[in-house]
Amino acid sequence: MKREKIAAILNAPKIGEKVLVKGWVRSFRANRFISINDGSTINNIQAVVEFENFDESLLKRITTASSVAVIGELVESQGKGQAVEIKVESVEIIGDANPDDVQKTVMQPKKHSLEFLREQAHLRFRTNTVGAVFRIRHAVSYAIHKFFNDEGCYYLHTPIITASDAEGAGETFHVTNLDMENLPKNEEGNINFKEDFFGKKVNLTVSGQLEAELAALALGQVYTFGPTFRAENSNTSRHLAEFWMIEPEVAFNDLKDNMDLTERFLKYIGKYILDNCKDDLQFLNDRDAKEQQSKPQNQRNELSLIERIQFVVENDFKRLTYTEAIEVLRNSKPFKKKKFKFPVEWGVDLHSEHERYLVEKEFKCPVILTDYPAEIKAFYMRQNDDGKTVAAMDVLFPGIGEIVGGSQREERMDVLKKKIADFNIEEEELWWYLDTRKFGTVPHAGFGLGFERMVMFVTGMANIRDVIPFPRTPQNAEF
RNA sequence: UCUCCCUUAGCUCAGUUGGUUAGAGCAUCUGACUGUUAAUCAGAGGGUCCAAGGUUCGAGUCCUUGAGGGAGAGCCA
Repeated sequence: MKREKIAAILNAPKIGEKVLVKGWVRSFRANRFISINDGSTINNIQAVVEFENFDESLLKRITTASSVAVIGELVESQGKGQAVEIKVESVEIIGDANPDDVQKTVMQPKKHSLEFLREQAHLRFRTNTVGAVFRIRHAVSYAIHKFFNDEGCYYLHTPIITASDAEGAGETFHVTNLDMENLPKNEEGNINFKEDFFGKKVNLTVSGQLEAELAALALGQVYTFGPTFRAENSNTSRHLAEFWMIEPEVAFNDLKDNMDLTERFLKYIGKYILDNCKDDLQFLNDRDAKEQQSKPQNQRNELSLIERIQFVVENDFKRLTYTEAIEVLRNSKPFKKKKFKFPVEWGVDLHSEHERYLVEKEFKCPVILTDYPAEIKAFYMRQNDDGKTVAAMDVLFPGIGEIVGGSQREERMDVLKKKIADFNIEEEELWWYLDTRKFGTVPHAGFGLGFERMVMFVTGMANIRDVIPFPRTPQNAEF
């Protein structure tokens, strides 16, 4: 007999048919009702056993977390909590679960803190919340590939091991197979990387952007979607040492095209999740609502999770330049009352408190800030005609902060070479990058999206560690 | 890396001014019941009070240091 997924049965119940279901027991109530989940949906199916007709020793083994195979007729439920249920003809225990051991895990049938769940990352997939999060994480991932495929972008695999850290995006993890106990030294007494596997010092990638640019200047439009590694000692709910990043790069696009692409992209993901993850989203929505209730009134979100996603899908993002943002901030109440801890004047980078004010208080919608001072942005961003600013953009989301960072790239060889010199980068290291400006250079633009931050937004999770299966953070690489 | 907060039963937490044998809810176990919805009722078991040191007649409670976790900041996606 062929196993049927619970999602399929619940979506289109065929009353009267005999079905085989395999899954894990969530609860066994009144010695009669087995709640079974197989991961295909957040919903359980209820299997009803006439305990009078079954061996007591078999029923004893139907415990929370055990795995079972159940065969029976699909019937309309007599109870109220569900439309259909399985009238059990046979039960097979596939794998036992000792209740005394289960009691110590996140699978015991009760409410747990997310911190406790995190300590059992290997088992937390069995919970409703984490299960919903990872089904949605998959859907976001799929939506991204679908969006770019429909846009005509090619999925490009940029290297994970690279010698390039010229972007200065962050501290890198070194990759070596040298004997750490006995490092080879050169004549100056430094480590001799010529003896290392690649014959040079290499690290895990902090960004695939520079490589993506090379491909975009031939294939027209590409995107990367891969792991990214930063060895920064960041201890926040928004940072990981290993995270996933999406970096589209499009030839002939200017900054405005780039903003349009970003906005279309983010709205597409939101809409896809609203349309395709209803049950999981509803569960997380209700969970979020309860969470909001326990917070003090002034920290509560005015909108529910679903409303927040709808808002992003339906409303235009607010676009303004860095210079305009400085003006808005200098005219704001907190600035006049000296509530900001960091100074607000043209030329300084904006801090969290400023970004949050703009997004959460002033405009109350996603904000795209553009045209930042050249000094506070990376070397590859295109210099504007004013000579002071570059064609950069940051997309700020309520509650998440910076979710996208991007720019139009500097395509003019002379300007780019000068910037590289100004930033004290060795020109020889980037010869391959500069070559693209030598042979038919064109304007182009792209951006980077923090995948986990997007998943946080559509699931309502407040800590980034709860939206990646096995989080890597300072002092933590368990599992 | 900095600031603040937390660490007591399997989990979530209470524990008064430093004072007898450290409590509750849920979970687990045993029994009863059986169309339940995180079933219900009765009972039972379950503690290195994060670690080390100190103050004190006496420390879960006060002090010091350390470890782990959380929130915020910096950095960023």
